[in-house]
Amino acid sequence: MSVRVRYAPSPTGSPHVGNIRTALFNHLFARRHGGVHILRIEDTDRARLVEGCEDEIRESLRYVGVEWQEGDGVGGAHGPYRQSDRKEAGVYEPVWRRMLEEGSAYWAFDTPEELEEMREFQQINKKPTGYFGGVWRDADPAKADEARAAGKPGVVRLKVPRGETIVLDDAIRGRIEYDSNLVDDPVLIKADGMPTYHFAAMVDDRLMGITHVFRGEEWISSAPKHLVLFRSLGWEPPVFVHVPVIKGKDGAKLSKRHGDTACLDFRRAGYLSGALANFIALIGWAPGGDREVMSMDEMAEAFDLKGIQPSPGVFDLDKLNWMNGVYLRQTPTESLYAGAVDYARREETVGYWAKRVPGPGEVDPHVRLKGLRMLAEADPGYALEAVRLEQERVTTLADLGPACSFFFDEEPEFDPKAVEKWFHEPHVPRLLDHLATALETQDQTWTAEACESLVRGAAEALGLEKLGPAVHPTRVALTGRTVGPGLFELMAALGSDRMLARLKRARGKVGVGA
RNA sequence: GCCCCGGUGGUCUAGCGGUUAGGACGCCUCCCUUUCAAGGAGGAAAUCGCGGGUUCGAUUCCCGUCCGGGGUACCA
Repeated sequence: MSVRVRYAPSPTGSPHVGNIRTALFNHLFARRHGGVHILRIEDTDRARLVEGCEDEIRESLRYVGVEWQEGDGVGGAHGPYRQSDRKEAGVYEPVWRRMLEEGSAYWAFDTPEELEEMREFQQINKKPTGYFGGVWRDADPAKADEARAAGKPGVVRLKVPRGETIVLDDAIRGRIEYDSNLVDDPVLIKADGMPTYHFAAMVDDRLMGITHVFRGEEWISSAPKHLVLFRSLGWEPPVFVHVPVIKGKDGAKLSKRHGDTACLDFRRAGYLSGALANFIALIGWAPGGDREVMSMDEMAEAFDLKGIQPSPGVFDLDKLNWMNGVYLRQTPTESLYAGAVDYARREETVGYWAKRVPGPGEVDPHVRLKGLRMLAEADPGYALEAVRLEQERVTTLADLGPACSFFFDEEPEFDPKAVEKWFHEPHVPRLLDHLATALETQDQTWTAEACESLVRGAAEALGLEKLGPAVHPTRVALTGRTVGPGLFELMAALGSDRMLARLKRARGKVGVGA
């Protein structure tokens, strides 16, 4: 039997990385077994619907490279793939009607107030809370008919058998037993006629031929309800794979207060698709051995349920940063440049940084955006060189902005500390003059090699024992800072005109001749 | 309260009865070097939550316990 899995988000917000990791697992598992991955939208809760977030779901999936061969947006033989549409198409009604007839489900007409009262009573008496029958579970069918005829709002509930042990064979945790006396009768069909998750998801999984259900571990406690439902209908349940949750640094489940958690936030922050996918796959899954940096192909080949962790994992941003750096350095410079330009031009990028509150020691978001904008607008040949030189020094696409800005800003700001440190040396005016004169008088292509001999020659002419005193002030004069790419490469990229202009500007800063 | 799941350095993890408990991130030191990165070499960091068993031998198996998390909805 070939593998069919599904990612079934409910459109109540932009999916966060934990959700998307579940989608990734689905994708990896389907690929590993040559199966089909389906995208199904579970929008049965009309109250929590968030407009437009179905797009964000698809965008998030595309961003991390999760593919689906069937379902929302692509169609397939088991459609429709949105539960509200399925409800309209009448796929659920025959199923629950049949359950009603067979006695595995029943109508209940308790009011919300009555249910609330019941729960309070259970709490006070230290009984398990939940609906274990009330007056309706075993009521005379005529009584239910009567209530319906009277137009009372009612729900359909699953009749969970009592006095049994329900056994779940979880794919990563093994056997889990439940006492059916502690499993309450879940609502299958709400008073508004919409099915609940407990009903719709199971029916759809069955109808769509799903073989393995990947879902968060928060579902473990309702699994017995699902098992009972399948059994009531005479259906073979799928294999349940309850994956661990992803937590924030403080140990609590990942949420807004941990900073960026929506999958798309990471795209906005400049993380590379492959790096994020690789990183989140490794929270809760390990291929065994020491493997870490892996392409999607490699992960798909290695993916195995045995490697999934039963315990929750913490999202470690430091490690993501490291991995992003690895991917970024691996990217061919041409692609990286193209990616950076695309990134810089995205509206979401601007929106993201504009709203950003910088942490301590973090580059001012507006400076970052300015650098990004300059990079995108600069001459491609020149910008490519800038990216080439900064590629191994940055961790995200966003970092490329501030890192490269001195290439494009013809009057880069002087870092006060850099000036303090290097512009007060007595030899500096002569050094800058020497370089400027050479650039003005020698008509040649200033390759990195040529620049190196220029600087070395200057150091020698000034009687400097070491290269540092020549290199550092020159760097400050040219870039305004103390850090950056190798000086000679940087000079070659800048070209003589820029160098000359900057040398002169810096000359003014260090005072009049020596 | 009741039910369920989990527990290897700070973090992600390897391990699947016998290992000096391995790797990665982060941290520290050194090397490289014109700076910063990157890279290379080292280092600190885990009584495998704790207590009992089983066993010649337990991180690995069993029980208890503590701590953390989840569920306890006409939300998913």
